[in-house]
Amino acid sequence: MVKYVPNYELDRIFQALADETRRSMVERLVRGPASVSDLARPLEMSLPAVMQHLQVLEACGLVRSGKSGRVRTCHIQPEGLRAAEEWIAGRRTSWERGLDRLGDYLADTPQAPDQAPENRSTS
Amino acid sequence: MVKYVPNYELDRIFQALADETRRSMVERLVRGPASVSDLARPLEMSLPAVMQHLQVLEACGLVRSGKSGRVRTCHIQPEGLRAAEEWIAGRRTSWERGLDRLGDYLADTPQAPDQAPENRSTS
DNA sequence: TCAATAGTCAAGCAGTTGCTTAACTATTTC
DNA sequence: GAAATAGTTAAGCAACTGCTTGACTATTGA
Repeated sequence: MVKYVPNYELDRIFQALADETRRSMVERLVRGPASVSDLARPLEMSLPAVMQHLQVLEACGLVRSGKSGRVRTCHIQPEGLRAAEEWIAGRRTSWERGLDRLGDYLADTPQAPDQAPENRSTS
Repeated sequence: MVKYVPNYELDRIFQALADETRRSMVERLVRGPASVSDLARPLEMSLPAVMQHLQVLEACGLVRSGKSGRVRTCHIQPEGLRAAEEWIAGRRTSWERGLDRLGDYLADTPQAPDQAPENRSTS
């Protein structure tokens, strides 16, 4: 059947994006490079904490940084974002194809014998 | 009422997607509804563990389920996927706009005093 | 009615995460 | 060369995760 190649990279990317602080750092870096202090300024936490978030972002390839003098400059690395986006888009299109097939099936069938489970409040 | 999706919702969605087991459950459900046992069959873990993953997926709205008789049937709920996809796409386009601006700047400027900082080799 | 099936609940445990503080190194700037 | 700036390292800690096992309920089929 389907061979699951565990994608640790996706694990790390989604994990990195699962934190509001790190997402805000990505939002900042998407507008242009920034130093660690730049990234830390709007955040209400210690500099080491910011460094640790930065390390998470670097470990999954979302961000790169380099040091010049005493300043470390960080910039975004969009490939990781694209990988995550593509995984989601792939699932969504897969789901939409399923809807198409269901539509075809319903169009070709007098009645739908398929029964939805317990009632759920469609909000 | 207000159709406001707070950011901690994104936290939970990305957190849910940060696990290979849960992503494989999403991949399965994207092809059509499945029972808890269906979801558990290809996974090498106990049924309670699968239930806990399912609860994570339901808590962030990626999956819905309902019970009919003794069978709980799960199906995907694509809005959450779309929210995550849109967050990423928004950042990516923001980054691309930045590239455009950089391109304009470079086109309007005699020489580019760009200084690429040293790259740190993360081991 | 009895046993198999499908799922659920609760406790517990090892490993991870997100933060802190304290102490430290390296680079400017005065 | 002393002080300010920018970042780094390490240790520690509470909360959270992902999993387990054991005991349990509810439904179905013979």
